[in-house]
Amino acid sequence: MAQRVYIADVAAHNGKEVTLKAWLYNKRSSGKLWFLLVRDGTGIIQSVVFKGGVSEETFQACDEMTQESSIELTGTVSEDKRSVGGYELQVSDIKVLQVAQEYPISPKEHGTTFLMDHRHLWLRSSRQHAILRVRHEIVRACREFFDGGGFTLVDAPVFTPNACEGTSTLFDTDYFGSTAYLTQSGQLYMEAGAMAFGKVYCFGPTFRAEKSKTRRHLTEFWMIEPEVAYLDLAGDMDLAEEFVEHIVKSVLKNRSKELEALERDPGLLEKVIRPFPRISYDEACEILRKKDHEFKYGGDFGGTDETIISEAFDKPVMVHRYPAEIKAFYMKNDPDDPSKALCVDMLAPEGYGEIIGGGQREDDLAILQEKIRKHDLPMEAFDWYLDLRKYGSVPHSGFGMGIERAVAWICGLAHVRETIPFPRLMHRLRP
RNA sequence: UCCUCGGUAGCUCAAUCGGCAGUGCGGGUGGCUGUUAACCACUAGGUUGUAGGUUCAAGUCCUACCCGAGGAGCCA
Repeated sequence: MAQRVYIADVAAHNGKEVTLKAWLYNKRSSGKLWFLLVRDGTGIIQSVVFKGGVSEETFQACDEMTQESSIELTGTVSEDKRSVGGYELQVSDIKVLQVAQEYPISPKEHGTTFLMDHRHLWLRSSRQHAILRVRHEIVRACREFFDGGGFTLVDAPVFTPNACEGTSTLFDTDYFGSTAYLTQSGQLYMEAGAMAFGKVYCFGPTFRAEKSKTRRHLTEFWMIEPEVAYLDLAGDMDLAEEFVEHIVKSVLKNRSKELEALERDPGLLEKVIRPFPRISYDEACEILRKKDHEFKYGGDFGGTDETIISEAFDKPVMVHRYPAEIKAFYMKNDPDDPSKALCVDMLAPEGYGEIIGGGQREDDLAILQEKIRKHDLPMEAFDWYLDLRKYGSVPHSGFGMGIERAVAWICGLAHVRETIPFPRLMHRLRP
């Protein structure tokens, strides 16, 4: 009985007889022989079937096999330069588990809508494999960074009782007769975690009901959010740049084949080395002004503004100290200029926009209460949050990074929808 | 919510001034002993998003609606 191996490992079995459990990716015939391209999730290999080298039934079966038919192939691994992977399988026997029905995704071109409708099948394509393996590496590297840095994983709830930044962007659900919202950030809970453990992070899905239709938006996306006690804004920026550098280095080291498959120039990613430029909001506005770009001072940056600012640098840029007015209530004001907030956004290069948002939190009880009032938020909803400022309040900071935007940037993709296995968009809830 | 563009065979797209509904891929049949999204020959496949209107004649022009894509705002 031949040993069952995965396609990724065939090189170690050169000259030996093995069995592959796979699916048919594509096939070509040339009279008395068949070339079967098969995949098993770990790779693709060309298998050669000669008439006379197999039984009459097996040779006939090659003719009847359709794309994505499930098959077990037994044969000898041989090194061959004519084959794309450098190795091929000289087939001696094939067991067909199922002849697949006519498969909708052909090796030729398709439109995005069609492919998204068949996302459950599209995942079998090599390009999607490359993207999702980079995503996996990014997630692994994120966890590695925090786990190795003394952080404790303190995951935040998905159901939340109240809106902390207005209800228009929240999904609501019936929760035994009252309303629960799907979380749009775990941050407030991370602040509680930081006061308990010092350094914490959470990683999970978050939800935004914004009616956004752009290449950078999903209604459900994954965010990793660290929060650290006794950390100021400068320390927060140190942490963010060390974190992003680690992720990019990990992908370059462990997923170079995938980047190559995606035709992503690694040279651009190799420039992502600390320190990253740090500019204030005012300095960012100056960049926009020098480029003769129309922008109203005091407002938040739009997608185009972010692109222009990030194009001034060849690595991620951190923009800090935005006007306090346009930032959330929990941001601490800059003691040197109370009109500014101690916050930071990290903008990815090449126009990929904001991948990180964070900053130092307001730690004074009275000021925080005043801000909640100013933002017209219900004080009673924040009773537990205000407790954190009553019992040993300390300066603390944190940030959140959207995984999908980071994947889109590192892979060089035009849209975030391919960075998550089953994207949720304003007009897409299926499959 | 607003702006722009689009909807024709399973898929990808054509169809000139309003004048016979077409190609490539995929499917089917046949051929080929080294193919690389193989190739060659033949073949089947259509309520042109929906409803109405103009016209001798509508995929094409007009009106309304539905669906989708890109962008704005907002955000990670």
